[in-house]
Amino acid sequence: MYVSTPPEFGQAIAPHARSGQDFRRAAPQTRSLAEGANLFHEGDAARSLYIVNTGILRLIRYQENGQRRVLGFCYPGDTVGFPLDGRHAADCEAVVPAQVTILKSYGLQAGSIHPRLQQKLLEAALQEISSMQDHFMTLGRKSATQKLASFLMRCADRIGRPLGDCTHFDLPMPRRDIADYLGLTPETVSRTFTQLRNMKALMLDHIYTVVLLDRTLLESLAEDAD
Amino acid sequence: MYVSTPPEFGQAIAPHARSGQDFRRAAPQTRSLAEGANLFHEGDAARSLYIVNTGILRLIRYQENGQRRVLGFCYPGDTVGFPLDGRHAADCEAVVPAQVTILKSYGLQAGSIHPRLQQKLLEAALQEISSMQDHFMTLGRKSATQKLASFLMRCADRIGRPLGDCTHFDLPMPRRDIADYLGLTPETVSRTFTQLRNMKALMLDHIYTVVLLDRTLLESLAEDAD
DNA sequence: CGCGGTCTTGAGGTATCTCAATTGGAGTGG
DNA sequence: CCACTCCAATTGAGATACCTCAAGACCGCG
Repeated sequence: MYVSTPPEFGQAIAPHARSGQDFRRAAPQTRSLAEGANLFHEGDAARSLYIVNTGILRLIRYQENGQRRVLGFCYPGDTVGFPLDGRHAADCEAVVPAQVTILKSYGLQAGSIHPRLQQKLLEAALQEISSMQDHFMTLGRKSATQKLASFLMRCADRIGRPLGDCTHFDLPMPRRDIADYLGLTPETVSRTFTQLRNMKALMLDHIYTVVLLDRTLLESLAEDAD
Repeated sequence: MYVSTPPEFGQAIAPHARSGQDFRRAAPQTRSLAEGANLFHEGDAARSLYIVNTGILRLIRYQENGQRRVLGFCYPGDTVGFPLDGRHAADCEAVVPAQVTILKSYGLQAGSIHPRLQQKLLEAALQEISSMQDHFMTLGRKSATQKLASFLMRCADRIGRPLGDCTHFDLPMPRRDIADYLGLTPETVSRTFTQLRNMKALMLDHIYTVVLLDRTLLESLAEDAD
């Protein structure tokens, strides 16, 4: 149960331990990532958590046979890097240039971090669990149309911005990412986009910008069994 | 899900606990559930967390169109009831008669709970996240055989017990539960069981007991792309 | 022994995958 | 500014795995 304290441990928590100040006071460390750059790899020792400031990240895991899974996309405000047994359980890459705030969290396992920070982590973890549960609903027995419609609705709720009567948002990840996220092939994703376009549910601008034209239609597509 | 909070939960934190504040001292409240009984509903205010002592629980969510999803099965040692915004995000039912320990966690959101408990919750939540990520790997683009084989391997690792050279375990949930968990139909689950039986990967005893005969074969089935 | 439910098995339809060709857009160099 | 290249997205055609619907088998139980 006890984890031997690594040498860096003391330094890492020193600011909090000594001053007893709110961890947010500590000068925040940040890191910038170019498109496609890697924040951490699966199996890396997890010494930090990260909060996305700008850009979009993706969490990826590979199967033994090389198949790729996108576990999720991380938008500004999201927390990434939750460890399991002190290690990262997935790769994390920048979909577009991104910047993250680094939260040193040495000793997460040992329970010696600042309670306030711990509280934040717990809340973020609970949020993450809930969000993953939502995703389960999307992944299970659903048609490609339902999956993509659900995904787009969630995007709209999360990052959508008004454009006249409509909502629009960027979807800067390649089709393969969306496919690997929804459990489909890129071809099927593409076909489904075309289908949604044909039924006037949405418009595509430069393929990476989505304009939702008929939210009601999309909603019914996301829910209906056929 | 396969969250491995140890059953000796209270003891685990004992070394750190200093005073009579130790929540373990409070007579642990438990609750017994008959088969099919409900522990909590989606949307209920989440005033407690639960640790499974005996039996098996299932977490369930329904879609707007009535489709059912099994988000996970909870075995002894697992923690259930993680709230989102103070509410439960899924229904929880007993697959077989079960008993749970109730952890009063009022004020989880407010951070007013015992730090050690909070630490434990965080660890349990991290386990949960990791376990859900594993499940994502199973749900995505995989054949029915791969899904069921993966599921059975995870069951074997978690609850399997030796039987001669083999491993066996109970799988007391109806086929529909497994289907709703893996994103398949009960018919396909049944057919896939038959298939695995025919290729001598496993035996079924009373349909609710599984005997793994050829672990290697199952492993390759779980991983291979075809 | 008959009833009700679940599990299994069967036959056919269909949505998605696979493989392959075409289009389209961004970046480069003439 | 235009051609060229390269890679991703789209579209097409055929194969197939899974779903749907339906019938039959297998319990557990009154």
